[in-house]
Amino acid sequence: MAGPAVPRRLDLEAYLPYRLSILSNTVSGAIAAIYEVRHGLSVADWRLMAVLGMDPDRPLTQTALCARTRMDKVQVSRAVKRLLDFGYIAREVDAADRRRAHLRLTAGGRTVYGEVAPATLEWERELLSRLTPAEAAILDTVIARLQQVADEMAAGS
Amino acid sequence: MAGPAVPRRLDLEAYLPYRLSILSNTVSGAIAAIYEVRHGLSVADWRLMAVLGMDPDRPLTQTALCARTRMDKVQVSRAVKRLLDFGYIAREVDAADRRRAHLRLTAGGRTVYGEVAPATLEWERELLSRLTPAEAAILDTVIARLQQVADEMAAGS
DNA sequence: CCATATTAGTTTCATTTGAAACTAAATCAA
DNA sequence: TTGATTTAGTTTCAAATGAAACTAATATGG
Repeated sequence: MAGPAVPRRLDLEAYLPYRLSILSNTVSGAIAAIYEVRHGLSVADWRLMAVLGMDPDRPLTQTALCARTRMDKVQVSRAVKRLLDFGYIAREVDAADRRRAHLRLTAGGRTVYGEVAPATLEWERELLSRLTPAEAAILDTVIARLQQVADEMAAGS
Repeated sequence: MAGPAVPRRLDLEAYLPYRLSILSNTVSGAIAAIYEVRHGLSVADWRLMAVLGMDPDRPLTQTALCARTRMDKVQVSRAVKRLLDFGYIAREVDAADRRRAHLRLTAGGRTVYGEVAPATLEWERELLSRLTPAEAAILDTVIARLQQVADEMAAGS
């Protein structure tokens, strides 16, 4: 079987990068509504909480959060400030290296995490459940593969 | 066959909305480099040119451009202003309804379009060519389906 | 007609963003 | 040591953004 036809003309509706962008925005927007409205969290705020909540006993530095979320250090710095103000995270300066600080969810932060994380997972589950099994099965592979190839090409390979 | 396992814990690396966001940003960034560096165009600028270039003999109003690009009217207004300054588009006020203006690529705009559009299509072609035929064949279907489902869910169905 | 509502597009203004400069602490090299 | 470099994170400042107010033109209802 031949793959999808490779277009000669640029038709935005059929153009993969454009479609990915629309899809990503639709999905992110729907999920952001869950935590923005109910808890006043921005996308950046929630990303930090999601990472910190994954393993609540392992505090992370801002640099580690940058790596895990692919956010830059300015975004992370600002989100940390907001989350500290909300009282959702706590900061403890590293004794051995006083430039660093370890961040963890507070009890209040864990409560919010415990409300938001299941709701976002449920949204994802619902989305995937509406694909056919064949579609759902290949989705994971194709996204991983596209990301790998896009990374290579972006790096200039 | 069972679909991919539905996770119980929120692992950002495995979470579909997050992966879509990273992938979309990687792809858009790589392609934006083509027209940003070489022609000084923003993503918004290029989107308008892409739509106007699809059918160069059919001029469009800003409202039509909003619909076609999913950009809002403020973004479009600003991109139009930049493209007029660059001389890449021309504006002709509608004789029957003087609120409207019809926008089309100028000769200069068509030249730029003629350089950028093939480069972006080539990038897409190269990306798709690195998928297996089976992956490429199903990609189109799955993205369309996800978009459809996400739209339904975002609308609250 | 004339008053009101709608539509096309722009401007304003407050907020968000990001790059670059900056501070403070730790490390490295001579 | 100590002077230069690197690293962690913050601040600054200019540009991008977006919601809401606005202008100008057309459409509509009585």
